[in-house]
Amino acid sequence: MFSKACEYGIKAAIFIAVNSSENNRVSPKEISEEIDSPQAFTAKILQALVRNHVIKSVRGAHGGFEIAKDKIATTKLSEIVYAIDGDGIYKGCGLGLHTCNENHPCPVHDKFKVVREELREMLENTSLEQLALDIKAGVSFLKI
Amino acid sequence: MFSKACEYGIKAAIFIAVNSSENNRVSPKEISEEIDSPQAFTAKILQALVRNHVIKSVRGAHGGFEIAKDKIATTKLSEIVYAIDGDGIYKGCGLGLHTCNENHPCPVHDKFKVVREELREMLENTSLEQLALDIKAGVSFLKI
DNA sequence: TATAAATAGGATAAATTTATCCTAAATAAA
DNA sequence: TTTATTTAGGATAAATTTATCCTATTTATA
Repeated sequence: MFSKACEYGIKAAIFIAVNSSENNRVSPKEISEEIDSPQAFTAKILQALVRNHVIKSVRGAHGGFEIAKDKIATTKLSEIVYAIDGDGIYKGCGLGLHTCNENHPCPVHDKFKVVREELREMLENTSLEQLALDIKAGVSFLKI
Repeated sequence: MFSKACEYGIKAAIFIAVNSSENNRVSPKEISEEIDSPQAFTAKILQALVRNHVIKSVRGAHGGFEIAKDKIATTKLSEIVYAIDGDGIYKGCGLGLHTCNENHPCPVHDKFKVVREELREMLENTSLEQLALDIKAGVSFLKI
């Protein structure tokens, strides 16, 4: 469904949110250990999230990655996915047609629309805060 | 969502169904022209569909690919997807966790379940026949 | 039986995604 | 101001997916 990069990005963002809520900056090393991902590759993904203003980075000693506390509640999964995988999940034809719309639909156009709409809604209505709270409460997990 | 191979496979199967309903065998060349896909690569995908008994191939002169007429109505999209992409779309964690279930869920486990269930149902309830009829009626399209 | 027409399938190449490594730039603190 | 620490980012490699090419095998028919 999502690219590996996107999976890492989502998990990283959640881990950063958990830590930022406790005024704690984290490094790519900590992150990759905590979400079980390759460190250098994860660092690249973090760069993308910074460029897209999903998270903030602080360079130099005592630096690291963080999310502004008030941003944790307003940041939706959709923003993270968009920053890494783009809008291909919503936009674009399920069967790869160049042109696929109501007037010129691919064979699964209508049926796909329903599923994708559901996915879009889910991503747009799920905040980093909800996901981070579950991790803090120990009812969901970032690895294994 | 699906791999390129799977997109080609679905479109090829629909085109074969359309032709088989008119007692017409088709070649990889015709198929790839009609669905706008690379011919040799499409041929490989057709092999996979044959191995998985989704379609039938007839070798030699006057050969080609076909689907038994009575199979067109009973074949579901899910069988095609499974033959090419496997069951990764239903099974497997949305965030790539090795173990992800009710007792040890990833952060998006419950939310993802809903979307994937919807996708699964759609694929399992959509027959080749429905899709082929739309193509024949000219209300949906396999390319452009 | 020989020939032409088709699919099967192995080998290989190109493109993309995933992953690693190394150096540059920024920053806090000694 | 120097040093240690930390992210940024370019270059490169490995793995996977997508795509091509060539030959083997099968089959109808002349």
